[in-house]
Amino acid sequence: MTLRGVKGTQDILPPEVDVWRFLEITAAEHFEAYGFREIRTPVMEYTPVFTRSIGETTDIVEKEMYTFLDKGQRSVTLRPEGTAAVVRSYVQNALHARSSVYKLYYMGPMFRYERPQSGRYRQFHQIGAEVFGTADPKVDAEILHMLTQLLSRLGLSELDCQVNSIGCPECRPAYREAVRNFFRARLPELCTECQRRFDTNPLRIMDCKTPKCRELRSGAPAVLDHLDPACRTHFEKFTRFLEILNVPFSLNTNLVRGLDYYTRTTFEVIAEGLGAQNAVVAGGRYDGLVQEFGGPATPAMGFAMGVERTVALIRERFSYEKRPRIFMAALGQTAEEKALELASELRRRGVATELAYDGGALKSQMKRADRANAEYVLIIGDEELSRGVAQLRNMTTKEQTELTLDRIIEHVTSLP
RNA sequence: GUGAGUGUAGUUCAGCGGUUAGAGCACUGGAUUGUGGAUCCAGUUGUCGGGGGUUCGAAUCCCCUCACUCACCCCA
Repeated sequence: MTLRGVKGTQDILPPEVDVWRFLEITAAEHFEAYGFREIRTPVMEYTPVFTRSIGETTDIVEKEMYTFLDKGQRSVTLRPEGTAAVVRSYVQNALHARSSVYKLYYMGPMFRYERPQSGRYRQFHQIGAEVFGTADPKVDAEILHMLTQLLSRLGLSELDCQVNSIGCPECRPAYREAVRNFFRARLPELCTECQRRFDTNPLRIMDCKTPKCRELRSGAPAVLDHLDPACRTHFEKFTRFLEILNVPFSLNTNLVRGLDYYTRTTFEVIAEGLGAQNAVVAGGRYDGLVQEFGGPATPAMGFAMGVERTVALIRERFSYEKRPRIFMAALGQTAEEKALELASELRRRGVATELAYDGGALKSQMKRADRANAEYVLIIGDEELSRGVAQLRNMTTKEQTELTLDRIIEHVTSLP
């Protein structure tokens, strides 16, 4: 094999592609019932769209972007996530002028230059939604409601939905410092990763999985205690609305998001059995991003769902049987021509019809019909043709009936 | 970027220094001259990932390289 797909990309083959389509259609219908409209943005953007929004020092920007120069020497990047591009479009097209609250959803491929592993690919797919123009915590709760409803429609009602608030640019720095001060004395005992995080992202220490770091953080300052009054009220209302809406959730005060633009509400939906990459959906509020992009001060909130990870969860309980209704078996040139003609007429009427290409012995055609899992086989041979008839064989019951050629279409289209 | 594991037929894998590299599944044909699934019989399929080395002899041992997989960092 000399030609291969690009590392970290994959082909979505039948029948798995049916699961994808099911997920995409279900999500789209569901979101539209909540008043969201689809937006399609390009898969590439000028690099600053991402560097300025996601954060210069995040891993995504520092080492995971597919960035290259186009022929005009402009730096272009394949989108590593959806929100930044949607915000860019929102500002560029002045969508805030259309309606004070604007709801959008999107789906499509994203690209990150990482080492692939289970549940992580260089080209991966997300389905996401964003609400612009309101800081009302009802929206935060409603988005989670929409999401958990979608998941249960997909048969995934048992997933763990974790929520948290990480404050805003006013109160977060103080919390950051409090965390730093707490760990400063314990710095030598932390794992080497967390020693590095102490400088780059101290809040991450709260989320470290190594047992020693877990132990060390008992008694560490809690985010929720450091929220300013406005953020605190927002969070309290948010969780209250979740309860009213009956959205099952758990509080994870250690939940930190990796992207710089998040404010206040953050959440993540975790699944078991996916390997190390177990976040199926993640999102949060980003009240400052639109303004950073040069738009009017516009609070916003959204999430992204990992399609590959979701498909992995629903594919085994998903059986989408595709089978031809009719398989045409023909013997001899005249019969083959008749079969071709009949097949085209049946297909025009919406009957899934398969032809036995390459002819061969009837036995071999029957075998192919069986492998194609056809419901019926229509057998046309010289003997039948001369009498103006064909044999219709029910592959399940083995019942075989003789039909006159002029009645075939009528008969077949009226089969139960 | 770091670490570990695995690369043998279309596919799943066996063989782990000694003739000409094997099995199941799949595929093709036959038993059944025009009737599928089960059974039986026969047949096709390989740069043993690539390159170099050790050896009388390498799929097997060593080195390099590439690919895949999983994990870390991080994240959907």
